[in-house]
Amino acid sequence: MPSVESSNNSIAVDAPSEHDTHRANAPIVKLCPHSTGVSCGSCRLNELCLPIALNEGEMEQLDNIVERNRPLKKGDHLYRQHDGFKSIFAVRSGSFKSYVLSSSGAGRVTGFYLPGEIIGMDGIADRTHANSAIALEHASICEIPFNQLESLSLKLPVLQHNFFSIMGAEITKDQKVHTILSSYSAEQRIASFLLGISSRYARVGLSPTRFHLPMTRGDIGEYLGLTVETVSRLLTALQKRDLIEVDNREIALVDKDRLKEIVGADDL
Amino acid sequence: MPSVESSNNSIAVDAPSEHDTHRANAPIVKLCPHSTGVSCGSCRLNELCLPIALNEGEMEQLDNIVERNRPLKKGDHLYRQHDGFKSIFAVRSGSFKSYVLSSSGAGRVTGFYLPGEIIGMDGIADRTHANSAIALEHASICEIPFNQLESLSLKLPVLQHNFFSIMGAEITKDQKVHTILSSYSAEQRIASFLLGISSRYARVGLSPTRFHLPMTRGDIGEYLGLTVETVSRLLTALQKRDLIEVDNREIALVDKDRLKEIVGADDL
DNA sequence: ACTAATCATTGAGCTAAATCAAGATAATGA
DNA sequence: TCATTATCTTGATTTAGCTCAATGATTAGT
Repeated sequence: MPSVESSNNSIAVDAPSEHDTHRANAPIVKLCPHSTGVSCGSCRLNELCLPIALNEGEMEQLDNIVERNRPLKKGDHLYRQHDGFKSIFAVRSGSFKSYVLSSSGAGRVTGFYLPGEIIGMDGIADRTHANSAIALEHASICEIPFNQLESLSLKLPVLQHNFFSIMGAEITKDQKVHTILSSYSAEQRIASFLLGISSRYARVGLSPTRFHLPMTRGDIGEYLGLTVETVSRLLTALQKRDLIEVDNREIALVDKDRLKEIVGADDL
Repeated sequence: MPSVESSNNSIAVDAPSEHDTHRANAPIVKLCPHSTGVSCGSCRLNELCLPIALNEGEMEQLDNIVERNRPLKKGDHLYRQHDGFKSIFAVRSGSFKSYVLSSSGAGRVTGFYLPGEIIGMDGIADRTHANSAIALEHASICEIPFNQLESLSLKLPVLQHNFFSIMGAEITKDQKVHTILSSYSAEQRIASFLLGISSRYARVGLSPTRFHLPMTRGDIGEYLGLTVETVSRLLTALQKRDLIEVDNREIALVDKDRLKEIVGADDL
């Protein structure tokens, strides 16, 4: 397999952990060096995550409520639809998809979550998760018990502000997806999707032009409201036009400008 | 004739209104809440809005930051895309749509907002509104300056909790829309839309079976990713099957159960 | 009240993407 | 390792919803 540089999977791998707060049910897997750290203060994602702009003392208080080291294997569920809501989660490494099971059997993917992103906010409103969330690859997360986050947010204005912003960003993102689904052609959806993944990887310091897709074509199709076949055909077509290179799940964005033209400028 | 608005129209007259458009950053004539007879405490929507479960003293503090009496005429903008974000708004009467202008000219409706609902959260994340919001009919709103809401939320745990819940509900709702747009047929979308409007009216004490649609067929189409023609055809078709009655924008849901069957059970 | 403009309906045909079908490739596990 | 399953690709065909077009109904402005 041609290695598309150090993509997603390699970043952020788990914590070295002197004082491991391993929980009883926490899986095995030994943690690699350098990492996202055992504390928010030493996590390389902290400028993209809940702790933005917290001072040292504040970050320590946040650290105290964060539960780390709950690595998940591919296919493990982080939570399931209808589960009681207790926590939100920050993706530390790996990736997740959220999905709902339609009554007609087929699952529908509602989101993908990459390192530095927050998953689980679908349970805040009615204290029950509206989606299931499943690891697309080996992954680790920080669990943030919501009640404690609320309490701490009362004491730390910056934390409250950050969390409002994170939720606001989720709302804005969902509305953008709404626009994509309600008005873009299949080709525009795919181009937009690739550019979106690209900038989300860029955000955590990974290459915006060469990356690994952790999800299947089927997942992408469900997310974008297309069939697997259409996704596959369009990736092939974009490659033939030299806009991208595709090697199974390794993607290279060869001509980002023309991809942006396809989606029509004002996309993410 | 059942109509969306009604209710709080008793409250005060207009701001000076030399200009038709009340922009978010336009000067506001703030009247003392008690002189208008309207305060959160006396608002019939207060159990559905920000003040849920606030005690008297807390509600008074909220009242002090809420700016009321900004009636808008049909077609007035509440804010425009790219406007600086200052406030969120609670719809008191009337209704709004939010939309974005695509580079390709056509506007895309991203949401409808009915009495008791909060509009403007699309600006929280990056302090700039991602959408425009326009009144679909004569409407009045409560403006809640966001910075003050944040400050007050630090002091009133229940208020903070409520606002987290409201944002969470928006996220959950957007994800449901995602599912609708990515996997429902045109007929399912229309049925689901009608049921959604129905329960939103029911929430504020209006009839869930007979109501007025404040938006055009075109708006509905943009929102649902369908053309005007398809929306029109499907409403006619549902009427022919005796599931609904349509008289221009007056809708009666005749057979809610079969509408639910169409969308496949687990819808709103 | 009258005119213009917007909104809604209906029909006929077209097309983008779905469906159906068949293989090829890659991942997983005994 | 090989066998099994999951994923991906490509082709042929169908179809749901779009586009184009024309007309009627409402609403808004003077």
